Amino acid sequence: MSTPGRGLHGHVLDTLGPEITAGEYPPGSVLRTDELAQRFDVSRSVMREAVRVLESMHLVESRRRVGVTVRPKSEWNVYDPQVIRWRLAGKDRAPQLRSLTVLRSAIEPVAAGLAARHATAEQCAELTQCALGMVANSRGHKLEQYLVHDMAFHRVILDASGNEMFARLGDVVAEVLAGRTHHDVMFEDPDPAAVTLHVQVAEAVRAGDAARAEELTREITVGALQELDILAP
Amino acid sequence: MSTPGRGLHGHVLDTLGPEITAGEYPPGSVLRTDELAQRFDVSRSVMREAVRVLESMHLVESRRRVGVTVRPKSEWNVYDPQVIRWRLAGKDRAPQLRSLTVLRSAIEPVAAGLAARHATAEQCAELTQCALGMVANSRGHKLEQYLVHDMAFHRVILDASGNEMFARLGDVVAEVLAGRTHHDVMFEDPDPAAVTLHVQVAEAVRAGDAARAEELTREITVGALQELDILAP
DNA sequence: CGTGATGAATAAGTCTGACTTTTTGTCTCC
DNA sequence: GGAGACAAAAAGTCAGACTTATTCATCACG
Repeated sequence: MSTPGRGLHGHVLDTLGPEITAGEYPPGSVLRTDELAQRFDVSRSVMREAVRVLESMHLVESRRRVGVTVRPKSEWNVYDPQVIRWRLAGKDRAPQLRSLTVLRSAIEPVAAGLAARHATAEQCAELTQCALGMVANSRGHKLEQYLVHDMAFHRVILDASGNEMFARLGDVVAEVLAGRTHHDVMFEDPDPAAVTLHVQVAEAVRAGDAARAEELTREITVGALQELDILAP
Repeated sequence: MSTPGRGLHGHVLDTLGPEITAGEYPPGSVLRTDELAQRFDVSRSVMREAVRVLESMHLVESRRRVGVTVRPKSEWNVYDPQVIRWRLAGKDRAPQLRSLTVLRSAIEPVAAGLAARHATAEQCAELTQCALGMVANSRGHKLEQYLVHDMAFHRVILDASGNEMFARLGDVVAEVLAGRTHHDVMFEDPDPAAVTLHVQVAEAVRAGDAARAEELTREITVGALQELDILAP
């Protein structure tokens, strides 16, 4: 996605990263730099750079005389967008989607409340635009177009919150929404109630009604959680 | 902190990382690998590994014929524990502490609610232990001991939530609490009301009362926010 | 027997230098 | 003034030699 062909070490990461995050090597497994270099047909220097990146994600640990050992999942930098993408593409896609949706349910209502206080006029306009776009594409199997506006809507909310930690979750939320549309859930048109809620959130933010924006957004995320529960109770 | 002496490239990161996150190089600044290698007196290979790590944190971008360009703050991986540590040690320590506290106020109440549902008997016991430890050290300038139990308390809550995304914020919250004790705020003994709240949260979790655990934790985080507001309104 | 020191094997870490590739800026030439 | 060719610059890649820390096994000593 982001920058596919950023060098040989990137290509190595594109296959080794998903393998590790998919759990193909149990925690404590030992990889050797030389072997990996051979396997991917790259020089040791390139392989070392790739290992350094995996190490900075806390996926592996490199120790002298031992090798490159895979760390337990509990130590991974699970907020790293790259790690999130790898995991969403792999086997624990479902549990990952669940935990991210729970994260959303905690973050987004608070973010919406802050947005109601801090959003600029421009952001309010953009928000309304997005909500209208969702309404316009809520019927007639226009899921792709709907998704575009849905992702934009939540990104604006997170940005407008004025909190950088929230803002940086825009990509994650977008990924979750995209995953929902393209996979498990959402076979038909989106829930009309959810669409209405988005419009109301946009209104509340414009009106500066923090409590209402927060509560409405909470309803949206509760709905998202219920969708998952229906699928896998 | 974590692993200080993990090689030459680590030493380079220890000084270059903080420099970048402190904003010493404005976005778009260009660094050259060779110059950096000279400056830190390391070989190009070591320098390249360090750059790869910075690149994986989205602090810089390396492009041929151009050099290593510093990315704008809005693109940094601000959830990377290393980045958080660098920023907390640097100039935007105060705003960073604010945004992290807001993050806490969103996450922790939800985490406490989940903990009330999912916590094991062992975790409940540990939680009570921590709360008692806080009570025991809440008077008489035992701030350090108080802090230890406070950090442990919140870590248990996040772990017991059963959500890996929440669990991985344990280190961050610990860092925020430590920062609060060792710097700006907290000159005297902790607020007795806050101590009581912690005890009550432990009780609510043990009783499986999710709504109460959530609400009580919300009061705790609101208190933390107010502390910051008093200091810098 | 256990225990601690010695030493050899191993794999990561480091350095150097040569070469390749991509990109950019410039300089023509029309 | 624009299009295309050319040259320079910096990252990217590779191969090989060397260094260093760590582990494990062996052996001597209590």
